Amino acid sequence: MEQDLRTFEEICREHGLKITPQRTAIYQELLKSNAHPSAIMIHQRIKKYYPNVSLDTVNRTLITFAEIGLVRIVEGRGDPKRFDPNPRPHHHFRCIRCGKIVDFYNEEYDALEIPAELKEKFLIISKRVNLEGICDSCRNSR
Amino acid sequence: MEQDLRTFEEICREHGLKITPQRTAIYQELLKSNAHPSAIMIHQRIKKYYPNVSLDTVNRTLITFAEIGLVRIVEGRGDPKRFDPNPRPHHHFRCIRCGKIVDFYNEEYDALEIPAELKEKFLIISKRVNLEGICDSCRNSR
DNA sequence: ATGTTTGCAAATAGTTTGCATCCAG
DNA sequence: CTGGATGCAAACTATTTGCAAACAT
Repeated sequence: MEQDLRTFEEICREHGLKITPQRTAIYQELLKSNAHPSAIMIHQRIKKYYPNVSLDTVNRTLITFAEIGLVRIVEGRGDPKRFDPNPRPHHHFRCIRCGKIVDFYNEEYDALEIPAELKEKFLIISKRVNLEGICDSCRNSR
Repeated sequence: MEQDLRTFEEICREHGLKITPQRTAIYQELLKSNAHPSAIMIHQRIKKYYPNVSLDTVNRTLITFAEIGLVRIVEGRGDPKRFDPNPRPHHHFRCIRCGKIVDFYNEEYDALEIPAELKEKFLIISKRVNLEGICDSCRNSR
């Protein structure tokens, strides 16, 4: 944890970000939780001991953290829901710049085994490999 | 396409859903697009030839389709953003009932190769296996 | 000192809900 | 006929933006 915080300050400095009490608190709270919290959850926890941080700051800070690679956005992203009618087993590539999602097929991926400890604990309904990166048109246009 | 539409009607009937022009149009539009459209995109396309369908109907219909397994929600889900500070390579299990996301580690998954045709076309930045299903506590509580 | 960061308030975007009307079965 | 489906409007939730004040460097 100490280790993590030192690294945190280094990474901020590398990216020219100031170390503010809010940023430190938000990052610490994120490390403490293993539940992949949302901005609102983080905000509620911080308010208890630091009552005047605003939700906007939490939102902005988390997005800044994501931009410098300190954290990752894992679920939802506030963007609208998107729907996939393709019933064949398939996998996704998603462009982080334009949001495009491309289906692809791969037998090796389809054949992946579910780890035994997960199969015992959870009822697994679907399995999918998600790749992220920059798509061809975004690469060419900038 | 004809085939798909017949199957569509069968699946609706199996689940006791009425076949309405709106539902048919929404499903057809979804099949036509390979871009994993959002409710708003579908609504805009349908409006051109069927001006009085409401966005709410599109939203409700798509969610109904997802509930009966006809389509899948692939990105965002309108839920708040969630953040992951874990820098180690890892994978996710997500409970479709309570939304909990659990990290897990797996060397076989980490070692997966990116298919050559994708590596050529796109710049791949991250790779992750996403499992979905019902978690232990949700399984026990209902 | 100064330019970034913050907090507040207002605006925006997506989704959901209540309810009266409509229509598929 | 009748209950499920739809359209409209309003409510709600999450996020973003503009701006002045505060603060880290």
